Amino acid sequence: MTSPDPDGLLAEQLLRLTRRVHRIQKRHLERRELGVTPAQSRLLRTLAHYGSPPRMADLAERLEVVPRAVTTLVDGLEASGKVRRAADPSNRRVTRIELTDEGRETLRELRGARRSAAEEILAPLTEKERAVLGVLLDTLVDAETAKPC
Amino acid sequence: MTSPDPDGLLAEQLLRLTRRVHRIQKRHLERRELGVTPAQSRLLRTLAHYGSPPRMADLAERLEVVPRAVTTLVDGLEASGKVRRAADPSNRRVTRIELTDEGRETLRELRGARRSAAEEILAPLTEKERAVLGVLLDTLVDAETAKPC
DNA sequence: GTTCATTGTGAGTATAGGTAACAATGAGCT
DNA sequence: AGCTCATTGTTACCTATACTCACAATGAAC
Repeated sequence: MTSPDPDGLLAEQLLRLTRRVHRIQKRHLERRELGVTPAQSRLLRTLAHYGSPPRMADLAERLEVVPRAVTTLVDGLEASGKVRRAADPSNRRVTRIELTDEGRETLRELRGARRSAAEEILAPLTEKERAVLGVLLDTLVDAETAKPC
Repeated sequence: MTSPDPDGLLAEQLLRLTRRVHRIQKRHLERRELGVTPAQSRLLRTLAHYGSPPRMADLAERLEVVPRAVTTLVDGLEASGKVRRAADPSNRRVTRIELTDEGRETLRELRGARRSAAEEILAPLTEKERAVLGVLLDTLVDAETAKPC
């Protein structure tokens, strides 16, 4: 009883907020003229987390999209020289995705854009509130990642 | 210092979570075969909040999209008989959007879909945590709505 | 009545994602 | 060896959402 979310209101807020996140992120990316879309930016960041170049399938899993979506993203990034497709000698089916020097440079600049975008979005929250929000979002993201369903 | 979000991580989580919200919402909508996309669902819900039929421009503002986007949504909803475009006698430029009986019925069924989608998304959180999350999201959404920038 | 603002929409574009079919490859089994 | 089956990425489409720009119709102001 007295549920705080009787009608999916929370989900609504989440969606609404994210539309804004998208817009703001896009604007900050455009302002810096990095030639990178938000999704490409996400892929680049993900790429940086790997020790050795991941496969397309690895990226798809990490990004939680179908492999086909990764192909498009990598196409764009490769066209602008930010990543490189490399053949895997041990398994000729897989292609490994490597960051180029330019990609690494873009990544550095991206950090600033992400930082200012995040700052704009989270401005109304105090440090403490941000921490709480971070924990809550973590819980949601992790739990659903773990869930096999 | 010791900022909890030094690199826009929070924004990243937000985006990631919302991708999931989108997917889940879409799945729940499809499961019920209501013939309504998520964005259309949002418009229907928004429509229900008005006392008298709003103008396209009103909806655009409320939904935080450009008027042109509303046209497409209303086109779809009108085609499936859920809303109706009505002329405004006092100003022939404006078209008012009314819910049809079928739209109202869909809205009722939608409530169930939203509820179950929200439940699935928020499952890992306790009641209390959901309340906290609700407050935080409220703060973010409201603050940015108020901001003229 | 000429000019200007409002309102909705046609036309076109971009982004992000999805499915289905497929070719190339590897792995397992007989 | 060969035959079957799973993996991997991609080609070819399709959808949803939202954007800009241009425009026609209308109303408002001077």
